[in-house]
Amino acid sequence: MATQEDLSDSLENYLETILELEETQKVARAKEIADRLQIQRGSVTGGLKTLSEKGYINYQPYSYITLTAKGKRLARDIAHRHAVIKEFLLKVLQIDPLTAETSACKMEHAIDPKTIERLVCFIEYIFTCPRAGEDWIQSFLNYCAGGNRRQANCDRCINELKQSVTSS
Amino acid sequence: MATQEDLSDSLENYLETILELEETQKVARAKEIADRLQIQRGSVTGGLKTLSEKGYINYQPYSYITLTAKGKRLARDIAHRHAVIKEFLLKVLQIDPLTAETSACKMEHAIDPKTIERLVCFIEYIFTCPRAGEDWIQSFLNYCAGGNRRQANCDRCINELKQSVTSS
DNA sequence: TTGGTTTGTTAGCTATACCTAACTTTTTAT
DNA sequence: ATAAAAAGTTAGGTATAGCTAACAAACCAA
Repeated sequence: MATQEDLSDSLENYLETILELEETQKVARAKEIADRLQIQRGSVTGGLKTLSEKGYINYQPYSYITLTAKGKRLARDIAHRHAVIKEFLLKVLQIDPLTAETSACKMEHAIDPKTIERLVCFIEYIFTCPRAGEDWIQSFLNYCAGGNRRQANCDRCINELKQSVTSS
Repeated sequence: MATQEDLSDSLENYLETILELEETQKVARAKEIADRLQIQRGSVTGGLKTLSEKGYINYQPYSYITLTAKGKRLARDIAHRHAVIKEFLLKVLQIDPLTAETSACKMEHAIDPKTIERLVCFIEYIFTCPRAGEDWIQSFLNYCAGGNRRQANCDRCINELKQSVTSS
């Protein structure tokens, strides 16, 4: 019957992993979940029982695991949060892929749904608005490195921008 | 002697709260920590012992609590993470203050130091670079609401921008 | 100074989430 | 068909982080 509460970070990770496995392997096996989450086989069983009781997975002892409709919905939401955060870290903040992945894994459980959708929109905005875009992000990296904080370059930058916009 | 590991989310919250109390009340009292973290008085004692053992606070039963140098350093780091995330949520993504505060509280434990400093820089960049700035963020909100996704406005926007930059 | 209120601690309980080791079931290979 | 390997489960243990209720210390006020 599922307590109406949300899942713990740990159970969210199980669910996310099960989705990944379903998508690549058709079904999820406990061993694979354990391997991916870097925990022991024995630790997984309890989690699967809980997820099953709460109606997120179809689970029979000694059998394989599949997501219920409810489980798939939530798992996709978690995966979405993960993907959005990672994309922001990678494409906007230009964080290295390993750190981005690790951070996304942790932050996905802490972020609010409204914030995720705002972030989706923000990323889209950056790469759509001519005032921002790839080159603007590139300049951000320079700025970070202590590069051009001077007004001097700004006039030229905006002139070039104007040219490129009016000519497109 | 402090195990060289980091603190749990929970202990980080204690530390952060103690810093806040030190700054406003000179010293921290267990009752206040409990109130702020919305837990019971009795739950706090154990946390204080652990923080004391790990060398983050000066703690004597029945006495008030102060941060050690090490504790103050970490507490400030946590508070810094919190502040940066909140600022990003508020000023850039324009999330409402309540959600921003709540999310920052959770995300502060999940984010990488590198990422925090990159975020600091990003916020600064947005409000320094003439191509972004307040009005650009304002347009972002319109964009979110499904407003001007049309190229039509872009020419005018950049013209105005050029004017305002060259005349300053 | 003494007694009540507030604050802090302790003890014992719960739940989560992991561990290891022993055991069972399933699969696979001969 | 059967035995070994692989995968899954169970039982019992640890640590964290809360809870409540009973008790102890500190503080304040008459």
